[in-house]
Amino acid sequence: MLETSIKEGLQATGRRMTRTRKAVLALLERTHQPLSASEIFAQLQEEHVAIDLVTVYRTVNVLKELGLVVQLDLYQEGQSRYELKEGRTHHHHIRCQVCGRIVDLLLCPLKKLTKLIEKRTQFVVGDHTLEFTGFCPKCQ
Amino acid sequence: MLETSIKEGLQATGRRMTRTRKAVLALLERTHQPLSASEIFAQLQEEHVAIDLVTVYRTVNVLKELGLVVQLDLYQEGQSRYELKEGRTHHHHIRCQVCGRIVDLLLCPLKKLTKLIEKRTQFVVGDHTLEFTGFCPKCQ
DNA sequence: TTCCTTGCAAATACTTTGCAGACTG
DNA sequence: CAGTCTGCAAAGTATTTGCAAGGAA
Repeated sequence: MLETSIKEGLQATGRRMTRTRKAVLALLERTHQPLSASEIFAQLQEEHVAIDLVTVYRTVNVLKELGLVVQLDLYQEGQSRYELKEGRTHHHHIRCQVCGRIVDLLLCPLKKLTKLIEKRTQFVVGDHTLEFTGFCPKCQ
Repeated sequence: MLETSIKEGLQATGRRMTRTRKAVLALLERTHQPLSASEIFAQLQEEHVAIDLVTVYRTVNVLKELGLVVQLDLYQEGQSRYELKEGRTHHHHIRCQVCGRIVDLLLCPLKKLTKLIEKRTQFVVGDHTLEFTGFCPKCQ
């Protein structure tokens, strides 16, 4: 399962597997929406897992450093969201501007574009954001 | 010139053309980088234009409402930037993660993709962000 | 038993709001 | 002169940092 391999990743960088890290990982694993720090906090509270918001932030940052989690900034939301990688391929999202539901777009059309940009700008292209807003079927 | 037509837009919505609005518009007009609120504030300070940071925020929001300015959230920068539309077509940006220089990418590859997304997700697609990071020629 | 991790408090960064006085039309 | 706009102060939200106590290996 996921936890064991992650434990190794943590230990390889001098870190430890803890109660709170397990809880955040398990939540991200069973949730199908990218979650914000405050949503992770609220959800764990509800499940009576004692954890501080600060610890949530520290945890997602560690998981991001280990390459286990992706930090997303959706369209003008004003907060970051976090999503487990766990073998999933790079993809993007669309968020309903009424109900907030987030749907994965299982595609990324930017491989060719990257080369074009490098040719035109002489930049070495690193990462990118591509996020959509719109109205979901229920909210149209 | 720009100022006259904007004055009409302001008046049409019961607003007025003021000293500070002129200053912000003029700055955006002559600057070729998208600017953050604090950069607009700092630049105007330097030019001895008396203006408050709060007024900068209010001004860019008014200009955004009038459709004269676009609000950008570049790749994980933690602040918004503002750019004059002024007849320019929709486009995206790449930002150097070393020196912060921002270059316009005069393209948007998403017309076709939008239709595909609508078909697949049943969303009505609205707006999107697409922003890149990388290393500019000088910082490689 | 080492030293990493957590919780709590406080700080920081960005942005918005309230209100009285200043200014535009 | 009416009603909008500005500056200042304060509040709001997201996130980070400092430090002493708690916990994993």
